[in-house]
Amino acid sequence: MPVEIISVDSALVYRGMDIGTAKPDAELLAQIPHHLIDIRNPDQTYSAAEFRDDALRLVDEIHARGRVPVLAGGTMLYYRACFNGLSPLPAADATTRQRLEAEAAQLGWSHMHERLAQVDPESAARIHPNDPQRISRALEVYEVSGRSLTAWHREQPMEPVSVPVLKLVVAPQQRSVLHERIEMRFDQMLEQGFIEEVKKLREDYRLDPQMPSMRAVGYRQAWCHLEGEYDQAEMRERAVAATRQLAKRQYTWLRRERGALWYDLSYREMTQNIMIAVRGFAKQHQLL
RNA sequence: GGCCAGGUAGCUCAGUUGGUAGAGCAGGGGAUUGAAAAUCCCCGUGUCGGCGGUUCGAUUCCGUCCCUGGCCA
Repeated sequence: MPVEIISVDSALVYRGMDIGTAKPDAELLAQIPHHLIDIRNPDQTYSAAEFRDDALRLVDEIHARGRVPVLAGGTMLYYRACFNGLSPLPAADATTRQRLEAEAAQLGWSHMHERLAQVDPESAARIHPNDPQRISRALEVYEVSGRSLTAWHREQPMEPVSVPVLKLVVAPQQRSVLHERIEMRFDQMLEQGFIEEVKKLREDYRLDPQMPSMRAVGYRQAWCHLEGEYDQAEMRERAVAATRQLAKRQYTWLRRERGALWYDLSYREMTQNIMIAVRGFAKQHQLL
């Protein structure tokens, strides 16, 4: 079929993170064009907004080649950014984030939450005092732009993808089946040399456990294991549990009727991936 | 076989000077606007190992049996 795949996956973007992300192997990557894989080093960052821009551009490019874009992956915020658009907001600012982090270490996040309530009471009411990541982001937006996050949200959102889309979820309907597969898959990763992969990443890059890449499921637990926090058996248990929890959160995104985002979702019991295809193409090939 | 320490939620354990019990983890549900595989919120009835005894009342005290670990033989 004349398709090109756009990866919707916040972990596949990283070079060198192959085993632990279950990245498609070289053979498959050569067989079908894939996009947004291996586009960052593990000491770099990527974001939902960058994804939206990249994905919309790629959809146009692939159409221009007379082919059909297939978005596949499980980073649900990226789909939302793509299909619902995003408010225009100032980009992440590493310097400001570091400063806010340092201040919070001194004063505590509840103090930071109170500070947010001064400049943006609506966001403070919405964001839980225990949620440092969102408190930090809201303060960051205010400090770098002089406008509150709430004010920015009132702006017209950046437009979403305009083509019609066929949405498919292919996942085990039975949770116990999913849990078995998750456990089996992590053991396979260990056999394939996952720990060696993480060791090599630590040698090749100046990484720290706060980086998004090293907070990914499995990598975070392997990191702690290599730091001597716990043995391999415990790492395995924790990594498998973290994967189950991730899968549960992905189901939560899908179950809620978030506006029109997933209104025409249909389930298939085939693979573990989530797949989005353009409607016209699906009809043409009798997929539905 | 004897002595000691245990047996409480799926797991690891706390606790009840006698009034039928609660943490962490796991699990479930939810939120989600440039870190999202992230970050956060909510959810705890279980023959307190079995049987008997004392007691108004036993998971708690006593007896006995079973199981696990350690030491001794």
